[in-house]
Amino acid sequence: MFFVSLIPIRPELPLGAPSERSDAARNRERLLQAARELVAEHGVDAITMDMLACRADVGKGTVFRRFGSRAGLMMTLLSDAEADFQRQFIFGPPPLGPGAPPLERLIAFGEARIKYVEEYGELARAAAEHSPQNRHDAPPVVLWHRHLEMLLREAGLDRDPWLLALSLGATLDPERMLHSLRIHGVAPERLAESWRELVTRLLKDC
Amino acid sequence: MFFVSLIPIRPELPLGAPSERSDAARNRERLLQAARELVAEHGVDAITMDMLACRADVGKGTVFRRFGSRAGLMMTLLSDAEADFQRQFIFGPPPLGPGAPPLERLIAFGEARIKYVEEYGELARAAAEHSPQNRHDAPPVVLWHRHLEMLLREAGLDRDPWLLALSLGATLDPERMLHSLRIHGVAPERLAESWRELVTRLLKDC
DNA sequence: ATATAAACCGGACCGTAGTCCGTTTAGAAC
DNA sequence: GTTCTAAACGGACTACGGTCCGGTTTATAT
Repeated sequence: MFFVSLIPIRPELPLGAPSERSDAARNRERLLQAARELVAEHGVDAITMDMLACRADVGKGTVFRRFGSRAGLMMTLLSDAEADFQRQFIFGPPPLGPGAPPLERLIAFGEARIKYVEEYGELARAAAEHSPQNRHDAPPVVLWHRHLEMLLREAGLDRDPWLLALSLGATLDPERMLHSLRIHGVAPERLAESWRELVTRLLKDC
Repeated sequence: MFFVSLIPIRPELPLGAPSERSDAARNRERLLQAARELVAEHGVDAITMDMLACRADVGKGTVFRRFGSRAGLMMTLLSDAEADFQRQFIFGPPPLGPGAPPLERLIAFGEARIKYVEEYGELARAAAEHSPQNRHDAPPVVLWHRHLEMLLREAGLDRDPWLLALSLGATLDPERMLHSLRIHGVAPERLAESWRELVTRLLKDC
Protein backbone atom coordinates (compact mmCIF):
# COMPACT_ATOMS: atom_id res chain seq x y z
CA MET A 1 0.00 0.00 0.00
CA PHE A 2 1.11 3.49 -0.81
CA PHE A 3 0.56 6.12 1.87
CA VAL A 4 0.18 9.66 0.77
CA SER A 5 0.90 12.40 3.26
CA LEU A 6 -2.12 14.46 2.40
CA ILE A 7 -1.53 17.75 4.07
CA PRO A 8 1.55 17.32 6.16
CA ILE A 9 1.56 19.35 9.34
CA ARG A 10 5.24 19.97 8.84
CA PRO A 11 6.46 19.39 5.32
CA GLU A 12 9.71 17.54 5.84
CA LEU A 13 11.12 17.93 2.40
CA PRO A 14 10.35 21.43 1.07
CA LEU A 15 10.52 20.20 -2.52
CA GLY A 16 14.06 21.32 -3.33
CA ALA A 17 15.41 19.46 -0.38
CA PRO A 18 19.19 19.00 -0.23
CA SER A 19 18.56 15.87 1.87
CA GLU A 20 19.11 15.96 5.59
CA ARG A 21 22.55 15.64 7.08
CA SER A 22 23.18 12.49 9.11
CA ASP A 23 23.75 14.24 12.41
CA ALA A 24 20.57 16.19 11.89
CA ALA A 25 18.63 13.00 11.23
CA ARG A 26 20.10 11.33 14.30
CA ASN A 27 19.21 14.30 16.49
CA ARG A 28 15.71 14.45 15.12
CA GLU A 29 15.12 10.83 16.05
CA ARG A 30 16.60 11.38 19.47
CA LEU A 31 14.38 14.41 20.00
CA LEU A 32 11.22 12.68 18.90
CA GLN A 33 11.87 9.68 21.09
CA ALA A 34 12.72 11.87 24.06
CA ALA A 35 9.60 13.93 23.47
CA ARG A 36 7.35 10.89 23.37
CA GLU A 37 8.92 9.54 26.54
CA LEU A 38 8.49 12.83 28.35
CA VAL A 39 4.88 13.14 27.26
CA ALA A 40 4.22 9.62 28.49
CA GLU A 41 5.95 10.28 31.80
CA HIS A 42 4.86 13.77 32.72
CA GLY A 43 2.00 14.73 30.42
CA VAL A 44 2.00 17.27 27.62
CA ASP A 45 1.53 20.35 29.76
CA ALA A 46 4.45 19.63 32.06
CA ILE A 47 7.24 19.28 29.55
CA THR A 48 9.50 22.19 28.72
CA MET A 49 11.83 22.71 25.83
CA ASP A 50 14.88 22.70 28.11
CA MET A 51 13.78 19.39 29.55
CA LEU A 52 13.51 17.98 26.08
CA ALA A 53 16.91 19.29 25.00
CA CYS A 54 18.48 17.81 28.11
CA ARG A 55 16.79 14.43 27.75
CA ALA A 56 17.80 14.20 24.10
CA ASP A 57 21.36 15.31 24.92
CA VAL A 58 21.12 18.14 22.48
CA GLY A 59 21.46 21.91 22.64
CA LYS A 60 18.43 24.07 23.03
CA GLY A 61 19.08 25.76 19.71
CA THR A 62 18.80 22.40 17.99
CA VAL A 63 15.36 21.81 19.44
CA PHE A 64 14.12 25.12 18.12
CA ARG A 65 15.75 24.77 14.72
CA ARG A 66 13.99 21.42 14.35
CA PHE A 67 10.51 22.37 15.51
CA GLY A 68 10.43 26.15 15.41
CA SER A 69 8.41 26.43 18.60
CA ARG A 70 6.72 24.44 21.28
CA ALA A 71 3.57 24.37 19.17
CA GLY A 72 5.62 23.05 16.24
CA LEU A 73 6.91 20.21 18.37
CA MET A 74 3.38 19.26 19.35
CA MET A 75 2.26 19.35 15.73
CA THR A 76 5.06 17.01 14.81
CA LEU A 77 4.05 14.62 17.57
CA LEU A 78 0.48 14.77 16.27
CA SER A 79 1.25 14.39 12.61
CA ASP A 80 0.75 10.64 12.38
CA ALA A 81 -2.60 10.69 14.13
CA GLU A 82 -3.61 13.70 12.10
CA ALA A 83 -2.67 12.12 8.78
CA ASP A 84 -4.64 9.06 9.75
CA PHE A 85 -7.68 11.13 10.60
CA GLN A 86 -7.44 12.94 7.29
CA ARG A 87 -7.20 9.68 5.40
CA GLN A 88 -10.30 8.42 7.11
CA PHE A 89 -12.61 11.27 6.22
CA ILE A 90 -11.25 11.68 2.71
CA PHE A 91 -10.65 8.12 1.54
CA GLY A 92 -12.08 5.94 4.28
CA PRO A 93 -15.32 3.98 4.34
CA PRO A 94 -18.69 5.69 4.83
CA PRO A 95 -20.23 7.25 6.76
CA LEU A 96 -17.04 9.17 7.62
CA GLY A 97 -15.58 8.81 4.14
CA PRO A 98 -17.30 9.48 0.83
CA GLY A 99 -20.42 7.56 -0.12
CA ALA A 100 -22.85 8.49 2.62
CA PRO A 101 -25.29 11.42 2.53
CA PRO A 102 -23.85 14.70 3.82
CA LEU A 103 -25.76 14.76 7.08
CA GLU A 104 -24.47 11.35 8.02
CA ARG A 105 -20.96 12.31 7.08
CA LEU A 106 -21.22 15.45 9.20
CA ILE A 107 -22.42 13.45 12.18
CA ALA A 108 -19.63 10.92 11.70
CA PHE A 109 -17.09 13.72 11.36
CA GLY A 110 -18.07 15.19 14.70
CA GLU A 111 -18.00 11.82 16.39
CA ALA A 112 -14.56 11.05 15.00
CA ARG A 113 -13.34 14.45 16.10
CA ILE A 114 -14.59 13.85 19.62
CA LYS A 115 -12.74 10.55 19.79
CA TYR A 116 -9.65 12.28 18.46
CA VAL A 117 -9.85 14.90 21.18
CA GLU A 118 -10.37 12.28 23.85
CA GLU A 119 -7.13 10.66 22.78
CA TYR A 120 -4.94 13.53 21.60
CA GLY A 121 -6.68 16.56 23.03
CA GLU A 122 -3.81 17.79 25.20
CA LEU A 123 -1.40 17.58 22.29
CA ALA A 124 -3.83 19.32 19.98
CA ARG A 125 -4.41 22.09 22.48
CA ALA A 126 -0.69 22.59 23.02
CA ALA A 127 -0.16 22.65 19.26
CA ALA A 128 -2.47 25.64 18.96
CA GLU A 129 -1.41 27.55 22.05
CA HIS A 130 -0.02 31.07 21.91
CA SER A 131 -0.82 31.64 18.27
CA PRO A 132 -4.19 32.45 16.70
CA GLN A 133 -2.43 31.78 13.42
CA ASN A 134 -1.69 28.17 14.34
CA ARG A 135 -5.10 27.78 15.87
CA HIS A 136 -7.11 28.91 12.87
CA ASP A 137 -4.95 28.70 9.78
CA ALA A 138 -2.77 25.66 10.26
CA PRO A 139 -3.05 23.40 7.21
CA PRO A 140 -5.03 20.64 8.94
CA VAL A 141 -7.48 23.15 10.36
CA VAL A 142 -8.02 24.65 6.93
CA LEU A 143 -8.60 21.17 5.55
CA TRP A 144 -11.25 20.30 8.15
CA HIS A 145 -12.87 23.60 7.45
CA ARG A 146 -13.01 22.97 3.72
CA HIS A 147 -14.38 19.51 4.34
CA LEU A 148 -17.19 20.88 6.49
CA GLU A 149 -17.92 23.55 3.93
CA MET A 150 -18.12 20.98 1.16
CA LEU A 151 -20.53 18.83 3.14
CA LEU A 152 -22.72 21.84 3.85
CA ARG A 153 -22.82 22.69 0.16
CA GLU A 154 -23.66 19.12 -0.74
CA ALA A 155 -26.49 19.27 1.74
CA GLY A 156 -27.85 22.31 -0.08
CA LEU A 157 -26.86 24.99 2.41
CA ASP A 158 -25.92 27.78 0.05
CA ARG A 159 -26.00 30.79 2.33
CA ASP A 160 -22.34 31.45 3.14
CA PRO A 161 -21.27 27.88 3.88
CA TRP A 162 -17.75 29.11 4.48
CA LEU A 163 -18.69 31.03 7.61
CA LEU A 164 -21.14 28.39 8.72
CA ALA A 165 -18.36 25.82 8.49
CA LEU A 166 -16.31 28.09 10.72
CA SER A 167 -19.08 28.02 13.31
CA LEU A 168 -19.28 24.26 13.21
CA GLY A 169 -15.52 24.07 13.48
CA ALA A 170 -15.69 26.25 16.56
CA THR A 171 -18.00 23.74 18.18
CA LEU A 172 -15.44 21.01 17.59
CA ASP A 173 -12.47 23.05 18.80
CA PRO A 174 -10.11 20.83 20.83
CA GLU A 175 -9.64 23.25 23.69
CA ARG A 176 -13.38 23.74 24.07
CA MET A 177 -14.27 20.09 23.92
CA LEU A 178 -11.42 19.17 26.23
CA HIS A 179 -12.70 21.71 28.71
CA SER A 180 -16.19 20.22 28.61
CA LEU A 181 -14.86 16.71 28.95
CA ARG A 182 -12.24 17.25 31.65
CA ILE A 183 -13.41 20.20 33.71
CA HIS A 184 -17.17 19.87 33.44
CA GLY A 185 -17.13 16.11 33.21
CA VAL A 186 -19.38 15.96 30.19
CA ALA A 187 -19.54 12.45 28.74
CA PRO A 188 -18.23 12.05 25.18
CA GLU A 189 -21.53 10.50 24.16
CA ARG A 190 -23.35 13.60 25.32
CA LEU A 191 -21.06 15.79 23.23
CA ALA A 192 -21.72 13.55 20.24
CA GLU A 193 -25.46 13.64 20.82
CA SER A 194 -25.42 17.44 21.00
CA TRP A 195 -23.39 17.63 17.80
CA ARG A 196 -25.87 15.33 16.05
CA GLU A 197 -28.77 17.47 17.24
CA LEU A 198 -27.01 20.62 16.04
CA VAL A 199 -26.19 19.49 12.51
CA THR A 200 -29.47 17.65 12.08
CA ARG A 201 -31.46 20.77 12.84
CA LEU A 202 -29.21 22.88 10.66
CA LEU A 203 -29.66 20.68 7.62
CA LYS A 204 -33.38 20.09 7.99
CA ASP A 205 -35.36 21.12 4.87
CA CYS A 206 -32.51 21.76 2.52
CA MET B 1 -29.62 56.69 38.50
CA PHE B 2 -28.35 53.70 40.37
CA PHE B 3 -25.93 51.46 38.54
CA VAL B 4 -25.77 47.86 39.60
CA SER B 5 -22.61 45.96 38.85
CA LEU B 6 -24.34 42.81 37.75
CA ILE B 7 -21.57 40.29 37.57
CA PRO B 8 -18.41 42.19 38.26
CA ILE B 9 -15.41 40.89 36.42
CA ARG B 10 -13.31 41.65 39.43
CA PRO B 11 -15.24 42.08 42.65
CA GLU B 12 -13.58 45.08 44.21
CA LEU B 13 -15.06 44.77 47.62
CA PRO B 14 -15.23 41.10 48.62
CA LEU B 15 -18.12 41.79 50.95
CA GLY B 16 -16.21 41.97 54.21
CA ALA B 17 -13.92 44.58 52.79
CA PRO B 18 -11.82 46.52 55.29
CA SER B 19 -11.89 49.42 52.82
CA GLU B 20 -8.90 50.16 50.65
CA ARG B 21 -5.92 51.98 51.98
CA SER B 22 -5.33 55.43 50.51
CA ASP B 23 -1.96 54.63 48.93
CA ALA B 24 -3.48 51.54 47.37
CA ALA B 25 -6.32 53.58 45.91
CA ARG B 26 -3.92 56.16 44.53
CA ASN B 27 -1.78 53.47 42.91
CA ARG B 28 -4.79 51.77 41.42
CA GLU B 29 -5.86 54.98 39.73
CA ARG B 30 -2.34 55.60 38.48
CA LEU B 31 -2.16 52.08 37.10
CA LEU B 32 -5.49 52.26 35.34
CA GLN B 33 -4.69 55.59 33.76
CA ALA B 34 -1.26 54.40 32.66
CA ALA B 35 -2.76 51.21 31.25
CA ARG B 36 -5.35 53.10 29.22
CA GLU B 37 -2.68 55.43 27.88
CA LEU B 38 -0.42 52.58 26.90
CA VAL B 39 -3.25 50.72 25.19
CA ALA B 40 -4.12 53.86 23.26
CA GLU B 41 -0.51 54.45 22.28
CA HIS B 42 0.82 51.01 21.50
CA GLY B 43 -2.16 48.68 21.27
CA VAL B 44 -3.17 45.92 23.65
CA ASP B 45 -0.78 43.28 22.39
CA ALA B 46 2.34 45.41 22.69
CA ILE B 47 2.13 46.40 26.33
CA THR B 48 4.03 44.49 28.98
CA MET B 49 3.58 44.46 32.71
CA ASP B 50 7.02 46.02 33.25
CA MET B 51 6.12 48.82 30.90
CA LEU B 52 2.95 49.46 32.88
CA ALA B 53 4.75 49.41 36.22
CA CYS B 54 7.32 51.85 34.89
CA ARG B 55 4.75 54.21 33.39
CA ALA B 56 2.71 54.24 36.57
CA ASP B 57 5.84 54.75 38.68
CA VAL B 58 5.07 51.71 40.70
CA GLY B 59 6.78 48.43 41.51
CA LYS B 60 6.07 45.35 39.49
CA GLY B 61 4.74 43.56 42.54
CA THR B 62 2.11 46.23 42.94
CA VAL B 63 0.84 45.66 39.43
CA PHE B 64 0.41 41.97 40.06
CA ARG B 65 -1.13 42.40 43.50
CA ARG B 66 -3.71 44.68 41.95
CA PHE B 67 -4.63 42.67 38.89
CA GLY B 68 -3.33 39.19 39.55
CA SER B 69 -2.18 38.67 36.01
CA ARG B 70 -2.04 40.22 32.59
CA ALA B 71 -5.45 38.74 31.86
CA GLY B 72 -6.78 40.26 35.08
CA LEU B 73 -5.60 43.69 34.00
CA MET B 74 -7.40 43.34 30.69
CA MET B 75 -10.58 42.23 32.44
CA THR B 76 -10.43 45.29 34.63
CA LEU B 77 -10.01 47.51 31.57
CA LEU B 78 -13.02 45.79 30.04
CA SER B 79 -15.25 45.82 33.05
CA ASP B 80 -17.16 49.01 32.22
CA ALA B 81 -17.92 47.93 28.66
CA GLU B 82 -18.79 44.47 29.90
CA ALA B 83 -21.15 45.71 32.58
CA ASP B 84 -22.85 47.89 30.02
CA PHE B 85 -23.28 44.98 27.65
CA GLN B 86 -24.75 42.87 30.42
CA ARG B 87 -27.20 45.62 31.36
CA GLN B 88 -28.36 45.83 27.79
CA PHE B 89 -29.26 42.21 27.27
CA ILE B 90 -30.75 41.78 30.74
CA PHE B 91 -32.58 45.04 31.37
CA GLY B 92 -32.36 46.92 28.08
CA PRO B 93 -35.04 47.48 25.46
CA PRO B 94 -36.04 44.72 23.03
CA PRO B 95 -35.02 43.01 20.90
CA LEU B 96 -31.75 42.64 22.87
CA GLY B 97 -33.43 42.96 26.24
CA PRO B 98 -36.55 41.13 27.44
CA GLY B 99 -39.84 41.53 25.60
CA ALA B 100 -39.00 40.19 22.16
CA PRO B 101 -39.42 36.58 21.01
CA PRO B 102 -36.40 34.36 21.69
CA LEU B 103 -35.23 34.13 18.08
CA GLU B 104 -35.12 37.89 17.75
CA ARG B 105 -33.29 38.19 21.04
CA LEU B 106 -30.76 35.61 19.90
CA ILE B 107 -30.16 37.47 16.66
CA ALA B 108 -29.78 40.74 18.52
CA PHE B 109 -27.41 39.13 21.00
CA GLY B 110 -25.12 37.98 18.23
CA GLU B 111 -25.18 41.34 16.54
CA ALA B 112 -24.38 43.13 19.78
CA ARG B 113 -21.58 40.70 20.45
CA ILE B 114 -20.09 41.36 17.03
CA LYS B 115 -20.12 45.08 17.64
CA TYR B 116 -18.54 44.50 21.02
CA VAL B 117 -15.74 42.48 19.43
CA GLU B 118 -15.19 45.10 16.79
CA GLU B 119 -14.61 47.64 19.50
CA TYR B 120 -13.02 45.70 22.34
CA GLY B 121 -11.91 42.48 20.66
CA GLU B 122 -8.19 42.84 21.35
CA LEU B 123 -8.85 43.48 25.02
CA ALA B 124 -11.27 40.59 25.22
CA ARG B 125 -8.81 38.26 23.57
CA ALA B 126 -5.99 39.33 25.87
CA ALA B 127 -8.28 38.88 28.86
CA ALA B 128 -8.73 35.21 27.98
CA GLU B 129 -5.19 34.40 26.91
CA HIS B 130 -3.09 31.72 28.57
CA SER B 131 -5.89 30.29 30.64
CA PRO B 132 -8.71 28.01 29.50
CA GLN B 133 -10.22 28.73 32.89
CA ASN B 134 -10.51 32.44 32.15
CA ARG B 135 -11.63 31.75 28.65
CA HIS B 136 -14.51 29.45 29.51
CA ASP B 137 -15.45 29.95 33.13
CA ALA B 138 -14.98 33.63 33.81
CA PRO B 139 -18.15 35.07 35.35
CA PRO B 140 -19.19 37.09 32.29
CA VAL B 141 -18.71 34.10 30.01
CA VAL B 142 -20.86 31.97 32.27
CA LEU B 143 -23.50 34.67 32.23
CA TRP B 144 -23.63 34.89 28.41
CA HIS B 145 -23.81 31.15 28.34
CA ARG B 146 -26.74 31.03 30.72
CA HIS B 147 -28.46 33.75 28.74
CA LEU B 148 -28.13 31.77 25.52
CA GLU B 149 -29.32 28.64 27.25
CA MET B 150 -32.37 30.44 28.59
CA LEU B 151 -33.28 31.79 25.16
CA LEU B 152 -32.92 28.32 23.65
CA ARG B 153 -35.25 26.90 26.28
CA GLU B 154 -37.76 29.67 25.72
CA ALA B 155 -37.67 28.86 22.05
CA GLY B 156 -38.59 25.28 22.87
CA LEU B 157 -35.21 23.64 22.28
CA ASP B 158 -35.22 21.07 25.05
CA ARG B 159 -32.50 18.68 23.94
CA ASP B 160 -29.49 19.64 26.03
CA PRO B 161 -29.72 23.42 25.66
CA TRP B 162 -26.69 23.74 27.92
CA LEU B 163 -24.34 22.17 25.40
CA LEU B 164 -26.06 23.81 22.49
CA ALA B 165 -25.53 27.18 24.16
CA LEU B 166 -21.86 26.28 24.43
CA SER B 167 -21.74 25.73 20.67
CA LEU B 168 -23.38 29.04 19.97
CA GLY B 169 -21.00 30.70 22.38
CA ALA B 170 -18.09 29.17 20.48
CA THR B 171 -19.34 30.84 17.32
CA LEU B 172 -19.27 34.20 19.07
CA ASP B 173 -15.85 33.70 20.65
CA PRO B 174 -13.87 36.96 20.51
CA GLU B 175 -10.65 35.42 19.25
CA ARG B 176 -12.44 33.59 16.47
CA MET B 177 -14.49 36.54 15.32
CA LEU B 178 -11.52 38.84 15.57
CA HIS B 179 -9.56 36.49 13.37
CA SER B 180 -12.30 36.47 10.74
CA LEU B 181 -12.61 40.22 10.86
CA ARG B 182 -8.94 41.18 10.90
CA ILE B 183 -7.05 38.40 9.15
CA HIS B 184 -9.64 37.21 6.66
CA GLY B 185 -11.23 40.59 6.20
CA VAL B 186 -14.77 39.37 6.70
CA ALA B 187 -17.22 42.25 7.01
CA PRO B 188 -19.08 42.53 10.32
CA GLU B 189 -22.37 42.48 8.45
CA ARG B 190 -21.46 39.18 6.91
CA LEU B 191 -20.71 37.73 10.33
CA ALA B 192 -24.05 38.99 11.56
CA GLU B 193 -25.87 37.55 8.56
CA SER B 194 -24.25 34.17 9.11
CA TRP B 195 -25.22 34.24 12.77
CA ARG B 196 -28.79 35.07 11.87
CA GLU B 197 -28.88 32.22 9.39
CA LEU B 198 -27.47 29.84 11.98
CA VAL B 199 -29.88 30.59 14.82
CA THR B 200 -32.87 30.91 12.50
CA ARG B 201 -32.30 27.45 11.11
CA LEU B 202 -31.68 26.03 14.56
CA LEU B 203 -34.93 27.34 15.97
CA LYS B 204 -37.14 26.52 13.04
CA ASP B 205 -40.10 24.32 14.00
CA CYS B 206 -39.78 24.41 17.73
C1' DA C 1 1.77 61.61 70.44
C1' DT C 2 2.94 56.81 70.32
C1' DA C 3 2.64 52.00 69.62
C1' DT C 4 1.16 48.21 66.93
C1' DA C 5 -0.54 45.36 63.36
C1' DA C 6 -2.05 44.76 59.05
C1' DA C 7 -1.83 46.08 54.49
C1' DC C 8 1.01 47.57 51.04
C1' DC C 9 5.23 48.40 48.40
C1' DG C 10 9.22 47.55 45.35
C1' DG C 11 12.40 45.24 42.93
C1' DA C 12 15.37 41.21 43.00
C1' DC C 13 14.51 36.76 41.56
C1' DC C 14 12.68 32.60 38.93
C1' DG C 15 11.03 29.68 35.00
C1' DT C 16 10.18 29.31 30.32
C1' DA C 17 9.89 30.34 25.29
C1' DG C 18 12.55 31.92 21.88
C1' DT C 19 17.06 34.22 19.64
C1' DC C 20 21.93 34.78 18.39
C1' DC C 21 26.31 33.79 17.02
C1' DG C 22 30.89 31.73 17.39
C1' DT C 23 32.28 26.87 16.79
C1' DT C 24 32.01 22.24 14.96
C1' DT C 25 31.16 18.79 11.56
C1' DA C 26 29.29 16.24 7.60
C1' DG C 27 30.08 15.41 3.13
C1' DA C 28 31.44 16.82 -1.52
C1' DA C 29 35.21 17.92 -4.61
C1' DC C 30 39.72 17.14 -5.80
C1' DG D 1 43.77 12.10 2.47
C1' DT D 2 43.15 17.11 2.33
C1' DT D 3 40.48 21.06 1.73
C1' DC D 4 36.48 23.66 1.69
C1' DT D 5 31.76 25.22 2.66
C1' DA D 6 27.24 25.12 4.01
C1' DA D 7 24.60 23.16 7.39
C1' DA D 8 24.03 22.02 12.00
C1' DC D 9 25.26 22.64 16.75
C1' DG D 10 25.10 24.36 21.58
C1' DG D 11 24.57 27.20 25.18
C1' DA D 12 24.74 31.96 26.71
C1' DC D 13 21.48 35.61 26.29
C1' DT D 14 16.99 38.20 26.12
C1' DA D 15 12.10 39.14 27.10
C1' DC D 16 8.30 38.53 29.66
C1' DG D 17 4.92 36.78 33.05
C1' DG D 18 4.75 35.80 37.59
C1' DT D 19 6.54 35.12 42.73
C1' DC D 20 8.73 36.38 47.13
C1' DC D 21 10.01 38.72 51.02
C1' DG D 22 12.22 42.36 53.78
C1' DG D 23 11.19 47.05 54.42
C1' DT D 24 7.67 50.87 54.58
C1' DT D 25 3.27 53.14 55.16
C1' DT D 26 -1.34 53.61 56.77
C1' DA D 27 -4.98 53.27 60.04
C1' DT D 28 -6.39 52.45 64.51
C1' DA D 29 -6.19 51.97 69.40
C1' DT D 30 -4.42 53.84 73.49
